[in-house]
Amino acid sequence: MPTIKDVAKSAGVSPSTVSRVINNHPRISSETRKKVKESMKRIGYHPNIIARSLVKQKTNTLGLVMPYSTEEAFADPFYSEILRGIGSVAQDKEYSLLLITSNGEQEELEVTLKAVRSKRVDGLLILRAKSNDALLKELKELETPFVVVGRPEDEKNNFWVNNDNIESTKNLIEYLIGLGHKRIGVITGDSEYIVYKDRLEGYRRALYHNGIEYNPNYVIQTTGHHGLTTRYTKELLESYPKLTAIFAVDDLIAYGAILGIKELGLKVPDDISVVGFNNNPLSQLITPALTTVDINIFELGSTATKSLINIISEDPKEYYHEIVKTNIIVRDSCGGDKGEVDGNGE
Amino acid sequence: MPTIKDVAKSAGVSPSTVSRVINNHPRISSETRKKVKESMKRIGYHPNIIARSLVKQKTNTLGLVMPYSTEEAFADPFYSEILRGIGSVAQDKEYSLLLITSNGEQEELEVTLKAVRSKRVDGLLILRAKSNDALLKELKELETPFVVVGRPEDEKNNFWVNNDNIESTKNLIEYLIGLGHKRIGVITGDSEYIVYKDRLEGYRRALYHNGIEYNPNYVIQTTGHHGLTTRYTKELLESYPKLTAIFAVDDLIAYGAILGIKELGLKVPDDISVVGFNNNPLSQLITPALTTVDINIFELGSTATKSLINIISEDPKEYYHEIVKTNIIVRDSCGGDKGEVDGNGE
DNA sequence: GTGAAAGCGCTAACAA
DNA sequence: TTGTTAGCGCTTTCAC
Repeated sequence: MPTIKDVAKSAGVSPSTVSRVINNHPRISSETRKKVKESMKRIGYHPNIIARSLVKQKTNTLGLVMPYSTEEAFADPFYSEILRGIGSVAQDKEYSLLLITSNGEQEELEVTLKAVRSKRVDGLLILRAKSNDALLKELKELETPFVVVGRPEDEKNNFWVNNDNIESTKNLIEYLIGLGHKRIGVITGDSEYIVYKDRLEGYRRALYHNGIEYNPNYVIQTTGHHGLTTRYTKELLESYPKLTAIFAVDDLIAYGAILGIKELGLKVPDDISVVGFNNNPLSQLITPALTTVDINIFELGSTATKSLINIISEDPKEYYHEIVKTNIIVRDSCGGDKGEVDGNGE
Repeated sequence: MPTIKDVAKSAGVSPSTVSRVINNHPRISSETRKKVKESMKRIGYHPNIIARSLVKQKTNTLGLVMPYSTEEAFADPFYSEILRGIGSVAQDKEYSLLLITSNGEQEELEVTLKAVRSKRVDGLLILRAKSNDALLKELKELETPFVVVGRPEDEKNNFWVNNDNIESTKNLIEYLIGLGHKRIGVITGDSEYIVYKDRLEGYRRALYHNGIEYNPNYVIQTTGHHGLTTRYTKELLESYPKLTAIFAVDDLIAYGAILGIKELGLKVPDDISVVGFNNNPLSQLITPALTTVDINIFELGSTATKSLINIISEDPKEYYHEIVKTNIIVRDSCGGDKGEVDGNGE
């Protein structure tokens, strides 16, 4: 493989001149530029990025910290989609993407810190926000630029990009309340993840603002394992048969819930209304099509990436965050409360 | 950030000795080794991978060529899952993963070749097999190690890992035939992708081996856009109401097909049986739960990665490929042929 | 077993 | 506008 020296020789100039041509240095005669470019083409030269990274002390690479996860969590197309968003701007800004995967909290920490310390990446995108996150603390000590997709606990002292999960959920639940629902069950996920905390908070606020008392027994925490979701939903509905609606904090959880409802011999939306969250592309294909919230995953990814690149290059003095808007997608999984109050079938 | 020189100074040895310690060189006294390791820890030294890559002419990085894709194709958890498989062995063998994304054939080619020429990666994992693939040709010229996940056209002259799609599909269709089905519609995907070609071939072979004539009108090609899948399925069934089963080449396509069947007022599996492929985790959650083929995506990824690393380090003289086994997962979406022949409800 | 020196391929002062 | 030189942080002969 030819190096910059070979080009220099072949073009009859010095290596530094070749370097200047590569880097579009302004003070170079168009004649030399042309000559050099021809030589590069002729001998098939391509700059060695590794060498450049070494001298520039910059890799032009972004690390993507993927959540370590069970099989099922990974089945979530969320990650494919956010990768698209990230990839599109990284491509555009000439950044490469280093995928950082792991099989648990400890490994994630080790592997991520290693990538930073060994200077493999210029910055990191953390694709989740957790409570009590040791990774963020370590990263701050290393003074690595990073942005969190999600709302970190210490929201004032981090860069992050997120939806307004509290407000979005509040709106979603108020849609349900507007339909006449008052006893709304919740199937939520691991409360270690702040996204689920926030969605639960949005649920509570919606109830509060509408004078409905919050009943913690209506809230079930599941583990992301679909089979369990189905079972828990059935148990919930058996214990509280007066529930007229279920709010699942994620569409995938909603799928399991719907299955549970069906297994009880109940119908969605006639007997029970169901809403999900995230607008999984499959949600329009299931029966009934699921009412959910579109969180604009692609934009979450692209915005976070733009931010990170900005932070790397500008080193802003103040932390900031960005909110990506959401939209309720009303489909067929909700009906009015046709419970005991009016009981009129259609 | 401390360098190898700082460690050397602090430990009172030469940089080369430190390097030897880092690389577990055998001929080093355990005393010096200990001394050096202590110094490294004390001053917080971590080797700079970029510098090492430059001198070793090896990055220990694998490039992952993701299919450029529309939103919907990306919604496929296939990619999340294969990333898990790849990540797990890469992690284990101390390789990093560079994600290569693009928005079209041309960009994919450019971006991938750039990663190779600029020496960013030691090898590539190509996550799809297409007909007439310009990328593979270029890659061979560059003599980059790569392995294809899928069956490349020129199967004798490439490294690849795949399921036996022909045989697996044949088995699946024979399961349907065993249930009494003779007129089986097919909803397939872009025939540019060899996986779909192979599955169609498996379908044909199953018919042939069972003395059933192949009717090309029963085969519909769709584009991956779910809405269209639904529509095409309806059109197919309206044109050929005698079809008693539908074979969708991918579970995602099956979901669209089932929706179309429902919209026609028909029932799965009572009126029409449906089978899919890939065992998408959601397939157990839909109603009816979908009969499909588990292709062991994780293993596809891990096997391909092991192969690639082997090729990089061993430079084998002969091309080879590996087949990952599949399993039919029988669920609730198929019934016996209850069409005009016997017509007995249950 | 350890050190000195050269060099991986590139960029960036500093000169000219 | 261009060339010379030094050096990014590491590994690797070659001596000793």
